[in-house]
Amino acid sequence: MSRKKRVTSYDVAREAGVSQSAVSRVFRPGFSASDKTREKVLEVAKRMGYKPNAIARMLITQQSGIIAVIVSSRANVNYPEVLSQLNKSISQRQKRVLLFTLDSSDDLDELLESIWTFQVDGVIALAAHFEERSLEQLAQHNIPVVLYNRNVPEANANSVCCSHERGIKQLIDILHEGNHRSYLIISGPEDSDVANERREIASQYLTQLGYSDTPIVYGDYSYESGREALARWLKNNNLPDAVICSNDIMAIGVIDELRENMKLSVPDDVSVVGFDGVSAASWYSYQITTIRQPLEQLTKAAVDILMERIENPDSPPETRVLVGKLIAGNSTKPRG
Amino acid sequence: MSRKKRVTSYDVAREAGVSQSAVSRVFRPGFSASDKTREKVLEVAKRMGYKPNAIARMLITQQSGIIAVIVSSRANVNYPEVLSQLNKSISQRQKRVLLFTLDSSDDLDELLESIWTFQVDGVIALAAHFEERSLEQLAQHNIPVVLYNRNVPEANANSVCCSHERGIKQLIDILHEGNHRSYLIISGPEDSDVANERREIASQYLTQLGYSDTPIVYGDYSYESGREALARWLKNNNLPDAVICSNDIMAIGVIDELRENMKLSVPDDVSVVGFDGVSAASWYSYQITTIRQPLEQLTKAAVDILMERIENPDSPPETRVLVGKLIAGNSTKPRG
DNA sequence: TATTTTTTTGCATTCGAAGTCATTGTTAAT
DNA sequence: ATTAACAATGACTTCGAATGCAAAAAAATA
Repeated sequence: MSRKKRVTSYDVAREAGVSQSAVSRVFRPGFSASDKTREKVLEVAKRMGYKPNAIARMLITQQSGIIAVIVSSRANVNYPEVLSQLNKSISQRQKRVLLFTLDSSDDLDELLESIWTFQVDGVIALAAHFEERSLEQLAQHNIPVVLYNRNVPEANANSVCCSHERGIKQLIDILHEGNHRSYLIISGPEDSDVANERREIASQYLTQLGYSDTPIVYGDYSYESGREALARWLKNNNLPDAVICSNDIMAIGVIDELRENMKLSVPDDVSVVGFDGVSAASWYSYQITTIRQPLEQLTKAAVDILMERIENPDSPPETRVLVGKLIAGNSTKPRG
Repeated sequence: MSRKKRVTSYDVAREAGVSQSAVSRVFRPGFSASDKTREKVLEVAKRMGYKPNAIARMLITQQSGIIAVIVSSRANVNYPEVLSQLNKSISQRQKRVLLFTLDSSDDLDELLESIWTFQVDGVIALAAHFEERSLEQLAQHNIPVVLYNRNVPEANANSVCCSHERGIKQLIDILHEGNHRSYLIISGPEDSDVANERREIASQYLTQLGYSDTPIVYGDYSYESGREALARWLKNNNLPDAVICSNDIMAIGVIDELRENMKLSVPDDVSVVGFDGVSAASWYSYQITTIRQPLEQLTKAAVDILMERIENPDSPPETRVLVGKLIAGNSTKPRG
């Protein structure tokens, strides 16, 4: 009931015997005020429990200090972790993260409108599927965007990503040099850009090495889908020498399916590789050969690029590609 | 350069030949305007690309439509998942999530000030350590709070949590009835309230069953810490019949340590139980006996309670305790 | 048709801090 | 002492939408 009325800069000004402008200046870094008033104002402000109202400040400065982070609901398993890191990194720069989830791609326009109404300083999109049109929409409003793990080379967009090409080729090289002669690709869902990219790279590189028409089955990045995808394939087909999975979690599913239901050994009977380098990949029971995404560097790069565009809106678009680290595990071994 | 100027309600008003108030009312649900003006305004607004400025609206209405979510950096492994769910649930109610991370407990005051500055409608705190004093601070500002998995019975706070007591007693009952006669507790970090609660419950219940002074070793919730904690213990002590871990991830670490370095079998040589019911707990290689937290129901309850307090600030404080589901896995089996 | 009731409407003000501009006070230079 | 240069200050306006109030218009009643 007795909703305590907010203490405003006017209240402090009156109490301290100065003008409202003076109070404002004291709380604005880089604005001048004599030591005497500064001291006085800070003292009174503290006593009265005054804090500048962020909303009012946003309105007048046209700067919210808010970064919108869009996470697609079809998000990769390790995005939650990325999100925490992003938040930490952004908080350290005195900005805040406003979260948005993107369910289906068709309400993206609406989402962007909504983002715009918050006057956010910038946007980081985690693997959401962005049309070029949407990017332009944000560009029109002068809102810088950084795409995370979403390379849109044709568009003039800022982006950071882990080099899927480099990583997958490294994994395949290991298998190829280890005399694996037949392959199966277990891809992530078809509506995931990352999954599509990883699958295409693998498929093409295998063709280049002389294994054309490598079979592909689809999962949804989950453990169960990895198991099912493999089981489905083996029902009517022979065991390949190696299984290339679009992520670690499906690779773990594949390994468990091979061990439990097929009574086969990994890596003795078949090699399995994953991608991402999630922590479970290194657990004793799996020890997957995989590519570890440099998550920290990726998020750092994303935030760095974004902040640069916020401070200097005319910086040209930049794409930063980081190379993941090959983890040579025990889920692969040379054949014959 | 040519920073497109924002379209304001005045612009729309002028173009549509009505007053600014009329435009405002058209965009405010539940306010009256004749069909004629409504139609006209909407048409013009659409044509000009007008959307009400959320910041200005917040300032005048004193309502931000923003929910602050505080995640402690010492967060339990499955909080990222909780966070996604919370965000989804809150978005569905047309509110937004503003993320805050809490590093050390001493800057909580500052964090709360900062939260207050944003005029958030409510706060959800994920397992952050909250003093009663902090809760009062928010209460003074009339900001409702819901604590997630943080039961503060003495304080007049809203909270939701999974019944650790019920869950842990169930797990211990299984072990006790399965003739396990010596125990080891592997607890989460001492600065985690949840870990402390789980440990205390286990310890006291074991005492009650006649196993006083059950040894306790500490980890930090991580896989490695589970392995290390067990290894450290076994260096100078005998193998217990059962190991009770504060979470699944440490239980997985314990199992791997037993298998890899001790060459022991789980559950033949020793039983292991966890807590949380994370997805990895059910993987073939582990199949941990554990308690699955009803995450979805918990987040739903948290959001429900919060929304209720926002709409009706005088609702009395409420604590909702949900019971987790026992998952009888293969990491335990009766002795002798 | 006259009158009452109800619905629409616009004017003016409000939210709270920031910034513009002109003025005053202070210090440095001549 | 006198001017120039500069720092500090307050009065006033701004950001953009919401809303109390009174006037106007429309609808309902007599």
